[in-house]
Amino acid sequence: MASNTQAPAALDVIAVLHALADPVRLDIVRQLRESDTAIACGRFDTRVAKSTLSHHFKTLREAGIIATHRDGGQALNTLRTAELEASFPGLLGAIFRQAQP
Amino acid sequence: MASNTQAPAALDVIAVLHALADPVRLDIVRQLRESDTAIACGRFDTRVAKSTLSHHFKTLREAGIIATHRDGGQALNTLRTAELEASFPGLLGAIFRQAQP
DNA sequence: GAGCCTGTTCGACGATCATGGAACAGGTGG
DNA sequence: CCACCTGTTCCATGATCGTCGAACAGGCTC
Repeated sequence: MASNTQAPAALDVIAVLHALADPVRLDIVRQLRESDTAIACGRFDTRVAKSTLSHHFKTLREAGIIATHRDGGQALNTLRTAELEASFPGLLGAIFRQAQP
Repeated sequence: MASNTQAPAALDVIAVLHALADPVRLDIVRQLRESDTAIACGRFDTRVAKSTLSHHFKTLREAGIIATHRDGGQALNTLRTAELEASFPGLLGAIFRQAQP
């Protein structure tokens, strides 16, 4: 099944902040934000092992930040922008606005 | 000296998010936000020991989220709203907007 | 100066976490 | 069917973290 651990009923502030407070995970979210299409787990630019990546995806999924849709052999990840904006309007914008110098 | 560990030169996203991703610390920030005056360390409504509180203040200070000004016997804490808004405009607003039902 | 109040520092302990390798499970394609 | 490819699960390990009590350090006030 694709149901590793799916999104919670309501977004928890602590869980969301904790999920974003990691360099690898924040980078995953950044890449998802900068992409206009879903990204497969193996297509992310990271320097961590495959199993570590999978663990980070699980954390992001449990926090309700990303959604994973199984599509045949691969798993496509998308940002749950709508839910995120509904609970914490402008959060991702506030976090990534400082990126560009 | 009042210089326990003071604010960093520039705010680090990871440090800020990590500092906010704790129930006790987030509650401290919330109380500071809802107050219009500085609050002494001992005046916060928490259920943790004094030493634990001090440790949380240190974390918030090192992340650049709060500033502590020594005033005689006590230490007055304030939110570094200006610096926070400069680096991550709307971050605190996004986090606390979901508080009220 | 003797207390007292406020906040920090110092271990210490248990829990959580990030990480990686190996084994495993589905799906795809020869 | 037999290789691949993709992603998850299962330990295990080393690091970080939240928590507390006790000791310590300044500043006030009798």
